[in-house]
Order: sequence, then C-alpha cells, then structure tokens
Amino acid sequence: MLTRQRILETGLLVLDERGAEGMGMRDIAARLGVQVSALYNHVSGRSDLIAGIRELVSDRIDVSAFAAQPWPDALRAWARSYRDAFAAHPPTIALLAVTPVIEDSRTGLMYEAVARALGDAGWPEDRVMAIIVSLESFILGSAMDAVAADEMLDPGDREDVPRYRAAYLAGAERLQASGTRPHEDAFAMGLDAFVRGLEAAHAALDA
Amino acid sequence: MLTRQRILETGLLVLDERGAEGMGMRDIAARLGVQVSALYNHVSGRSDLIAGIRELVSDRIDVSAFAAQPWPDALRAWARSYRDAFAAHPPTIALLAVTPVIEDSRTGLMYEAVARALGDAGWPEDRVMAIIVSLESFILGSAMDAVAADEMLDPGDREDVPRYRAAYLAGAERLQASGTRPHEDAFAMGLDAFVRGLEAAHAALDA
DNA sequence: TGCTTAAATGAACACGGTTCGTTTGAACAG
DNA sequence: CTGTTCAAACGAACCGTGTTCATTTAAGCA
Repeated sequence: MLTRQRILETGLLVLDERGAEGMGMRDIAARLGVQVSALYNHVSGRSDLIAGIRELVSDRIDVSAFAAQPWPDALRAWARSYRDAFAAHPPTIALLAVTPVIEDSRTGLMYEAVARALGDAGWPEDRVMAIIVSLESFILGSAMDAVAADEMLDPGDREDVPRYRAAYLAGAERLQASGTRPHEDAFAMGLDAFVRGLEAAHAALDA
Repeated sequence: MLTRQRILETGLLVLDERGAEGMGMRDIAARLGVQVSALYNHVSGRSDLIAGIRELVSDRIDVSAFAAQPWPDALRAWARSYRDAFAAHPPTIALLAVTPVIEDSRTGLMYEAVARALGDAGWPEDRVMAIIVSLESFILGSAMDAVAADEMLDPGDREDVPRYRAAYLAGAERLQASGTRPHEDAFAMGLDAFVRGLEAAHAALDA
C-alpha cells in the first residue's frame, strides 16, 4: 500500500538520482508503480512533498555534541553534521533555497540544544540567535557551494587574471597533495575562522 | 525595438515585483508589449535570461576597497557590497541557487582583485581560494537568509524550547532597541567573527 | 522600385502540477 | 454468504509553463 513515508523516501531517492528538476510527481509515481493522482491521497502537493523530504534530511543532523563537549568543539561538530546531512543529498539544497521553511517542530529542538549550550557558556542571551543564524547561513551557503561542479572556479587559460589563476593552481595542487576535495577545504577553512573569531569575541566579553 | 538589455532589465523588474515563480516569459513579454516568442530572438531561453539577470546584479559588487584599505577592512567592505547587491533583489538568490553559474568574465575579474589583495598581504597562495570560496559561501547563505521572512524563527509560545525562546526574545528586544533588522544583525556578527578568525590565523602564520 | 534580412507574430507542441468523477477491493454488518 | 461502506487507486481531463516554427511584417539598401 502507498503511505506518506514511502512517497517521501522514493522522492528523496529520485531527487538524488535525477536532480531537482528531474523529480516530478510522475517520476515518483512511476517508481512506485502507481498513477500520479494516487500520490495526492497522501501528500497535499509538491510543496508538501518537498517539506517532507527536507524533514527526512534534517533528521540526520546530530546535536549530541553540545551535551558532551565545550561549546567551540560542539559548534564545529554540529556544523559538520548539519552540512553533511545536506551534502549527502545535494539537490535538496536547491529546493531548500526556493521553498520557504515551514514550522518544523524538530528544527525547534535543534535550536534549543544550541541555544542552551551557548547560554551556559556565558554568551549574552541577546547574541545567541545571531550566532546560530549566521553559522547556519555559512553552513547552507557551503552546502550550496558543494553542489556546484568542482571545476566551476577554474579560470582556465585566461591571461587577464594572473593572481587569481596562480591562487587557483596553488590551491588545486595543495588539494591534490592532501587528497581533500575543494569544497571540503573551503568549508574547513571557513568553519575554523568562524569559530576562532567567536572564541576571540567570547574572550573579549569579560573585559 | 527589443534588445537583450531591455529584456534583462524588465526581467529583473518583474522578478522583484512578482518573485522567482512569478517571472515567466509571458510576464516579461506582456510588460514589454510584445509576444512571448519575440523574446527568443534576443535570448536563447529562460536559463540564458537568468544568467543575464545575474550578471546585471553582480555588476553592482564593489571591489574598489582592496586597492585602498588593509585586507581585513577591504574584505568586510567587499562582503557587504556583495551581499547588498543580492539582498536588493531577493528573488535572485533563489534563481542563483538553482541555476549553475556559467563562465562569467566579470566574476573572474572580481576574484582577481581579491586574490591579489590577499596574496600581497602575505597569505599563502594555496589558501587564497579557500578563503574566497568560504567567505562567498557565507555571503550567499546570508543573502538566502535575508529572503526568508523575519518571523520565520519565532518559536511562538512553544513550551518545550525555553532557552531557544528566551534567546529569541532577548535578541528581538536588542534589535528593536538598536533599530537594526534581524538578518543584518546576524550578518554583521558572522562577518565580524569570520574576519576576526582570519586575522588570528594570519597572525599565527608567522610563528 | 524590388530584394534582402532581421524581427515580431500566432498557433502549435511537450511537459509540468493538479483536480475530479469513477472504479476497485478489502473490511465489516446482517 | 451477501450487501454495504469507504478509503485508496485510477485515468482522463485542465491549466499554465517554456519552447519551436512557418509565416508575415517592415525597414534598409542596391
């Protein structure tokens, strides 16, 4: 029998295989061996389906680090988990960017965990949301970046951008030597800078 | 007469007024007092049109700060300009997220300016691209965030997330007192943390 | 005055999401 | 065993996309 859960799961499957535009109602229905209109008995429409898929992905985000580690480390672990959850299903990000977030009870619990940890660490309460939102912006921006092709930034053999070209080549070589992927390197760099900056700001609070 | 430029400009106009989904070929044609098919004489299709609109927006990004200011300040100025350019036309970000970036000569020149400044400042060449990409991720993530409704994070009167709720209320009060908008506050916080962190990392390079 | 050519037309086409009246089939009551 | 009920699946439509193409228009030029 058809259930909402089965529809969401094959939706995510088709999304991964065919990309954001490839995931149509008809594709999902075909994969389930069912007529398109049958889906509408369990899902109110495409936007509802997308919202459901997003919840599926969001559920993979791990907030357990906040209970066990000091806040800078926990923040790093959370950010990685957050980003990995979406990077595992790249096309989700495009959908996420377009479709506005609806009220999602689970997301609320995630914020609660982060807010508690930051508050306990001595951060002023009126800065906590700004930290969460800005870090989240970086994470989602990075996830978006991860969707893009690796060679997208390649300046090729353009003569008018020598420094850019040199930087690109040096970066590419470094990556090849260490075996990491470009997006991962940029994410690590940004996350490190971000948390480092927060630590500096936190230390300055006492003064 | 119809020109590519006129089409792109009214495209941006319609995009701002009606949002990402509201901007259809038929809307643009109607606004120009012309049949839909006439557009295809100057624009190869919808994706080409979107690419053109993005260039229109990207052109507003200001990189002049790199020539006059120390790199941390210049980075801040560039990031603000970058983010403002897209925040001025919110629906662009949704399109940008979905449509892959094509080769754009102007973007290359922007990277050149940033790469030169960072290189001159003593940053290792193989880190420069990572800095650019990660900061760009934060900027675009913030721009995406800026599109979302202000109240999107409002936990309402939920009883199960007390710390989140407290943080939200404290943040809201602080914002009302200072008169800044929520997205702007988060962006300022993140940008500051990011650049601060970079400065710390840069200082650690010499050791 | 004719010829050429780029541009605008309008009617299709293909393919999305969505709706709705009909039919199926399994659970249940008499 | 039979008749009823009701949710679920069907299938044919509808509407609104982006896109194409043969045709007409009109302006520039020899």
